[in-house]
Amino acid sequence: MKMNVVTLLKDRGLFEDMTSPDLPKVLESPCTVYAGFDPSSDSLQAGNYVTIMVLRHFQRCGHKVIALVGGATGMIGDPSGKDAERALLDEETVIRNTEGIRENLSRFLDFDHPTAPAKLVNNMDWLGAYGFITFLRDVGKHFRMGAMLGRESVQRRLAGDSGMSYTEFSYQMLQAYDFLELRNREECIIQVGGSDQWGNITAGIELIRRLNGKQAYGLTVPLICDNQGQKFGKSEGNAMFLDASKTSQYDFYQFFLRSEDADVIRFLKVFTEVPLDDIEALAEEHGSHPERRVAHKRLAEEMTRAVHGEAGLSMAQAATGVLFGESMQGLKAEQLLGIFADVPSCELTHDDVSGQNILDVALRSGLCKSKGDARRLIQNGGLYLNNDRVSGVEQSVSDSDIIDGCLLVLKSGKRNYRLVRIS
RNA sequence: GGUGGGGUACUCAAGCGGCCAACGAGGGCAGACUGUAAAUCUGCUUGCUUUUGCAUACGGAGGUUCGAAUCCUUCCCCCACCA
Repeated sequence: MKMNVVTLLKDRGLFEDMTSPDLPKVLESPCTVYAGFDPSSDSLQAGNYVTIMVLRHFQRCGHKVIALVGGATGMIGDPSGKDAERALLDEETVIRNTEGIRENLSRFLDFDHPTAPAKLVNNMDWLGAYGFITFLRDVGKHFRMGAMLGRESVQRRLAGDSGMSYTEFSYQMLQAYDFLELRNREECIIQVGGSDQWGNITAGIELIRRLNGKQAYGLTVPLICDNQGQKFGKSEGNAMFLDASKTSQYDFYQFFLRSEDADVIRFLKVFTEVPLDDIEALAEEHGSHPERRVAHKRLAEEMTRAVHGEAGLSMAQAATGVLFGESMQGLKAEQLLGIFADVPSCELTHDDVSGQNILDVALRSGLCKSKGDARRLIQNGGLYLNNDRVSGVEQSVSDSDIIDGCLLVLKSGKRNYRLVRIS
């Protein structure tokens, strides 16, 4: 017999709250569940991955899952969890982002499942053409001001000093309506989301009850933070994207490999499908030999495989092996090219490089964003050419630095590599 | 529509005529120490040059002044209260 999905989520630290204690009982028979994804970027990030995992767990437990891309609501912006009004995205951007997210999601959910295939929907399909007057009459009528104003997300914004626009205030109606729509057309009775979605979810449940007299449920997932309380994977513009063109396999792998000790076991539970017993064993080994970093390696491995496939993983591992191992002396350009396949690279002409000052080369390669930036890096001793520390700003690149006449390897710090192909 | 308070670099937040490329904190980057961890310590954090400058920059546009983030005008935006 299958494990109840609620128990499973609890065990993995993926459960925060539910709207009714009856939910586990309801989930004993197959249900339809949905989660929404906001197209505020053209690629999902590691933070969204938690929600994807939850849907996967539901699917594994025999439930039907729907991933909703907020093509329409993305035009408005969800105020939940934000303390300032969000800049509106133009329609074109939202459409492009919606497509990107659609692509991302399709990699993680099973759309060909024999009994319960996943489904992807876009709320633009029903909200896009909904007239304002009609919407107010049909839907708005069922929302009470008191309840809307009482929402935590609204209250916090009103209490703060940035206030809130009517547009964002209306957001909760739209998401509530999504739930209603899915309840009607897909028999979807459960919505899952991050804990910041509680208000939006309950708004939907209430709307369904008022309009259809039917029961619906909500389940929330804790927001995943690192042990510093920072929102996961978003440490200042360093978001880990689930898209190789935005975050290379190598960087992705490295990100998880470098997780803090205090986080790694929890991350394994939350982000991967490694059985809990195995995680327990990893925790033990990590406890006695932290320097071996077995848990870190497993985490990075599982994540990279899930997101970038077996090929992506082996590339990332190969690169890691070389880059953190011995020097690169004696390696041929061809070998290096293979190893560095997914390390960010650029192409420069021979004249751009040969005889040029190292500052200019660092700048042209895109490793540094300005000459001043490059200069600082070198003065701090943080720039490496072919894994040898650059001694000073006067150093220049000579032909003998160019490996096999076609390759340079630049590095900033311990781990930010940049490959320069010479044409 | 009225009154009052605001808009400063990635974020928060000082500055309120020259000493301001702008205190401080956080974040980020780099160095040392380590286990590609944490904690700690150090340096950097607009661009170009070099260490002396130059150009941009304190919501937008004008103005006053030898000189403005700082004063004035006007516009835009945000907040609170009143209508």
